Amino acid sequence: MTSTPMADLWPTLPGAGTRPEAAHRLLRAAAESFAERGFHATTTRDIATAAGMSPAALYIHYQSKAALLAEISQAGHAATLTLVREAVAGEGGPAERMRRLVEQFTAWHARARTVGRVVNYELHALPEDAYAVVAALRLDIEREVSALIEAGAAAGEFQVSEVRTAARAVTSLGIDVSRWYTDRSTETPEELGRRYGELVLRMLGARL
Amino acid sequence: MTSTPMADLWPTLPGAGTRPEAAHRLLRAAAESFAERGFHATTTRDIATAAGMSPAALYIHYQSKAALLAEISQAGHAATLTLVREAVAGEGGPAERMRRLVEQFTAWHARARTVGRVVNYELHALPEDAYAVVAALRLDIEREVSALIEAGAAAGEFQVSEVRTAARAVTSLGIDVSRWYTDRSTETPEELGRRYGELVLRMLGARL
DNA sequence: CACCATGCTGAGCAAGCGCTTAGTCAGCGT
DNA sequence: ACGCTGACTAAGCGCTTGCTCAGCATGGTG
Repeated sequence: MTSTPMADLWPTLPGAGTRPEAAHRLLRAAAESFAERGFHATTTRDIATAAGMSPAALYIHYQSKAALLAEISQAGHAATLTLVREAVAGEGGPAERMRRLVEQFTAWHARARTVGRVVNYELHALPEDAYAVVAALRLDIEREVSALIEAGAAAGEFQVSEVRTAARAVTSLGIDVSRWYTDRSTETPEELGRRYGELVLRMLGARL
Repeated sequence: MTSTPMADLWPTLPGAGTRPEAAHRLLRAAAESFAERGFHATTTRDIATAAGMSPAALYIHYQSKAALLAEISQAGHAATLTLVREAVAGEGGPAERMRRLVEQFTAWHARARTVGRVVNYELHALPEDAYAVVAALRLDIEREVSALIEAGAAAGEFQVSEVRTAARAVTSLGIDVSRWYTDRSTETPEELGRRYGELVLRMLGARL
């Protein structure tokens, strides 16, 4: 095999190819382990061994274990926000955009479930300054989704009584995919995205 | 104040009143801490101190830190399954039952978000035997939801193309509430439940 | 009164943690 | 040949962890 199945779990993140290969190996090993066992249950020895180095080598590339988490979380959030913005800024009316947003958002959380878990379920382990950055990105994501629902409601394409609640439901569905989706899931990320897109449009009262 | 706000976070679990008061205090302290920081970031000293005892006292009531987690997780899952079964076995057609199920399921995950987080996000920290018990309960919950959707589809009340995917979406929405709901949320658990009930019925293609 | 079970504490142990240090070594410009 | 650099390791430091244990106060029972 030319590439392990694990390689697919790590999404194309901004600047992924620009850093030294050893640092990138550490990032991937850390993401795998954080996703599977959680940040606090992962030891620096786990990460270093999985990356094929001694524990001390980790500190040449990263200041601390928490710095690895911060890097993964910030890159993952940035990638998600970009994905959302591209869907919202695309062609078509609100319903068409929303369908594309949910398809992409859902498929990303299935495909990159490893990073997705770290992004969504290890927030509490982030150092305060990294958390501030990430919280801002999360707010931006929520705002993009809310704005799109509002636009759809204004255009008469959606019927929603509470925009914030509807937005929560939409993002919730996608985020939770990274919790339950596994290798053994029979649906491909793209299939799941299409089905969730359908469900969300109905949920928002769009005429199909 | 006669009762702290924390008291409301701990739901009425089976056998809650039957155990010694000190053990119950430990359970609550553990649930709070596991929910906020995660199992591995919580120390036995944290739990004991929050329960007003020395670390050694913990081991009079529980065999280990993991035994506390197992107890919380099993009780939480059992309570959820009971809630689901009661909604499914209630009066009315599939749509009416589904509405009740989502209302209760959602409200529980908002009200008991502390236990809900432990139940849904600390599964990986469970000892193997406790995990087996809990996994069986989770399967039962999923089956109840799937069966109800199937009944609704057969009765012509729902239009769903993939029952499993629809069931996933329904439970996902409820589970994820325990991740994002906080004290500062403006909606009450009951309000949220009603709104989510509405959204889910539309998602399932029910004529309203 | 003695007796002992119960619920608890203070002190502390072995193991494992994040991280540091001193030193090795291949590669490279001069 | 030389000194320098950047990536790496073996060893281990200081500290925290989950958990244990000897002993103490309390209160019901003979």
